[in-house]
Amino acid sequence: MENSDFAKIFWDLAEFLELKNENRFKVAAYRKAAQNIESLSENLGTIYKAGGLKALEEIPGIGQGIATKIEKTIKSGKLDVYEKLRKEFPRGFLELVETPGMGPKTAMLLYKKLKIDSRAKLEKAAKEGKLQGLPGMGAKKEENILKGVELKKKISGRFLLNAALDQAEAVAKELEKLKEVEKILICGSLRRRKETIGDADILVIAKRSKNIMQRFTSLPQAQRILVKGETKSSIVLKMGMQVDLRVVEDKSFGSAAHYFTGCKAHNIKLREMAIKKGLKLSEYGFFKKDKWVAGRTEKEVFKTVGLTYIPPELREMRGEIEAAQKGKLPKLIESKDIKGDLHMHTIETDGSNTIEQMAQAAKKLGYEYIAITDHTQSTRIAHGMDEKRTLKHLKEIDRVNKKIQGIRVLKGAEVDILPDGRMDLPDSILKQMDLVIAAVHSNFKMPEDQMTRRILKALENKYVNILAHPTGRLIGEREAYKVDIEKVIAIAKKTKTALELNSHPQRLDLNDVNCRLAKDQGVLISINTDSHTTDQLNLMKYGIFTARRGWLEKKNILNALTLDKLLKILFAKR
DNA sequence: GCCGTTTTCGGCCCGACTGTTTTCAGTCG
Repeated sequence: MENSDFAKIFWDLAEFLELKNENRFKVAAYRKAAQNIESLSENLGTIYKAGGLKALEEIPGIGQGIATKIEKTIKSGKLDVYEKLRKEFPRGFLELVETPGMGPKTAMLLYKKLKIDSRAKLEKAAKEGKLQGLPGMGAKKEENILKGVELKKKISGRFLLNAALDQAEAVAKELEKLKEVEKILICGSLRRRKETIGDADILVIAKRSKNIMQRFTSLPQAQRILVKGETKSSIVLKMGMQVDLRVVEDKSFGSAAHYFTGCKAHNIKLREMAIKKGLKLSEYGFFKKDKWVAGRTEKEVFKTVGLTYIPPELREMRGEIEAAQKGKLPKLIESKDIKGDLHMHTIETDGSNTIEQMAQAAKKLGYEYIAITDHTQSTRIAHGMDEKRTLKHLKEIDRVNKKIQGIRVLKGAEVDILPDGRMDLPDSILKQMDLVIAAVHSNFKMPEDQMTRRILKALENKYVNILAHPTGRLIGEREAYKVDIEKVIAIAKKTKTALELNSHPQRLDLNDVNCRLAKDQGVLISINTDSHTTDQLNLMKYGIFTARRGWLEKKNILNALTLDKLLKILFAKR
C-alpha cells in the first residue's frame, strides 16, 4: 500500500464523520493525519515494519487511535470502521459533498429529503427546481449548486506550475496598472513553487479596493465570477484555473502574505504559537487584546513567534518550524549559484539547435560550462546515435569547443539503460566522453525489483556520472515507474553517481521529497534542463524551485561546482 | 482523535462571503 492509499482512508473517514456530525476536532484530527501521511518521505508500511506501533505514533498528528487503525489496515488489508461507513453511505456520496457550494450539511439534507446520493442526481434535481423550498434553500442556492456541478465538469484538476505561474503573472500585470495598487504579490502554492497548482492566490496592498475588484472580475481572461466582495473576490479563468484576490492595507502586508502563502498546517502552527505568547494572529496581523502589534513584513511575523525567516518553498510543515527555532534552516540554492547545464540535445538527435547555438545561448546565461548529451541508438524515436555517429559527434563537440571562447562544452551523451541494466554503448565509447548520463527510456512497466536491479547495475558502471530523470514520471500523464528509490540513492552514494533533478515542468524528477532524501544521504544532485531548444535552457528556474523545496543548498548541487571541481568529480569514479 | 516548559484533561486558527436568517449557518480558503 502506498502512503496515498492510507491518506485516502483518513480523508474519507473525516468526510464520513463530518457527515455524521461527529466532533469537529476529531474530524480535523483525521484530516491532519491524512495530510501528514501524504507528505511523509518513507512508506508507512516500512515505518511500521521497522518500529511497530511506536514508530507510527512518532509521526506528528498520529496517536494511539490512528496508529492502531493503520496497523489493522496493514495486517488485514482493510479497516472495518472504514468499510462500515462506506456501506452506510451510497457510492457517489462523497462526490456529492465535493461539489462546490455543497457541504456536509447540505448533502445530508438533500439525501434525507430527496434521496439524492450522486452528483448526477443532484444535477437533475437542481435543474427540475426541486431543491428550493427545502429549509434554508432558495432559488439562488439552487442556482449556485448547479453552477458548482458545471464548475466541477470544467475545472480539470491541477495545473502544471509553469502554466499556472504564467496565468497568474498575466493577471497580476493587469492589476498592477491600477493606480490604487501599492503592492502585489502572487501567494499560495504558486509562491511555494509546488509542482502542480490547484488555484492562484493574489495579494494586493491598497487603501481602497472597489476599483480593483471591479477590474479583477471583468478581466478578459475571466470566465466566471465566483464571489465578489470588498476585500476578497474569486474568478475562474477561461483556461479553467480559479484565481482568488485579497486586498488588505499596508500594515498587514507581512501577515497577509504569510497567511495567503500557507501551507494551511504551517499557518495553523504559527497561530498556535501566537496564542502561547498571548497574541492572536490573523491575516491582518498580530493582536494583543484588540490592539494591532505587528505584521508589517513576513520577517516580523516570524520574529514575533520566535522564528527566523522561513522561505516560502519550505513552508510545508516538513520540519521547517523546528529548524527555524534552532536557527538551522538550510541556505537554499539560488539561480546565481548555477554554473552550467549538464543535459541537452542538438539537431544530431531530437533537438532543434546546433552544438554551437546551444553553447552561445548558455554563454549568454553566464554559464561556465555545458554538456552536450544527445540520445543513443536504442531511443529510435529520437534518432539516437550508434557507435559511429557518437564518435563523429564527440569530434564535432571538440571542434566547437576549440572554436568558441568563454564557455567549456563537455562531451557527453544520454545513454539508454537497456532492460538488463547494460548501457546502450560499450565502455570503449563511454570512456571517450567527459560525462555520461544514464536514462531509462523503455520497458517502463517492469516489476519494481527488476527495475531497481536494472538501474542499480547502470549506476555501478564506472563511466556513468548522472542518472537522468530517476523515476520517469510525466506529471499528469505517466506514473513514475516502480523503483526502490531509497536503494537507488544508497547505491548512487556508494558509486559516486549524481542524481538528476530534471527541470522540465512536466518532469521535476527527482521530486522535492526525494531530493531531500538524497541530500540527507550525501548524494549530489544535478539540476538539468534536458533542453531540446536554446529557449528551454530557461527552464532551469523550475528545477531550482523544486531543489529549494527539497531543502537543497549550493553544496548539494553538482552543477554549482566550478569547472575544475566538476571535472574532478566526474573523473573520480573511473 | 491529538497533544502538553502554563496541561494527561480540556483545549483544539481565523476570517470573508453568500443566502436566507431577522441574527446566523454553511461553505470556503
